[in-house]
Amino acid sequence: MKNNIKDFRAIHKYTQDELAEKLEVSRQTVISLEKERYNPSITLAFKIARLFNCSIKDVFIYEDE
Amino acid sequence: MKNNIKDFRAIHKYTQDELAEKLEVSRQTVISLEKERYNPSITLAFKIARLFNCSIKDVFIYEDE
DNA sequence: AAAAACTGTAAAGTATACTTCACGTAAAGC
DNA sequence: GCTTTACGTGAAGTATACTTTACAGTTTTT
Repeated sequence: MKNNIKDFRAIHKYTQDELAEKLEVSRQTVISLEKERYNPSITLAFKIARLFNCSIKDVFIYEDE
Repeated sequence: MKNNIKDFRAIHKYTQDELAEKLEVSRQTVISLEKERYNPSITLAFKIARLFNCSIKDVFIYEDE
């Protein structure tokens, strides 16, 4: 699963710390998501999409497993 | 997080077993999702939306945590 | 040049998604 | 009746999302 979190973060000019705070997760989680070390829960995915004012599909690209 | 999995399953006339098979998860997982005992991973959410030919938002209703 | 701000890694721990197995119940068909 | 089918529960185990802490490199600011 690919994602554009880093790009969206850049557009909104957030630091990893700020983004983590807004999403109510740790900075480590933001780093790991950006580095695509793991996929978010659907709850976090919803939060991210809401924060960036777009749909989950805009942030996360699912291409068959 | 609420979801309409049971309704979508009824529309498509799948048994829990069949749905589990199509989603490549266990029947327990289907039961637990329908009973809203836990939320799916984003990967599974994508699979579900794809199977039911709709968007994640159509199946999962996120209302602030 | 030194300090502060930002990004990154690594490791150990906790929470939760998901599996497997075993069992119970109720409805439908033979 | 009994068998099969579909739905449900409970518990123990595994995988992975997420946290916390500590430390390091690089860039920006003073």
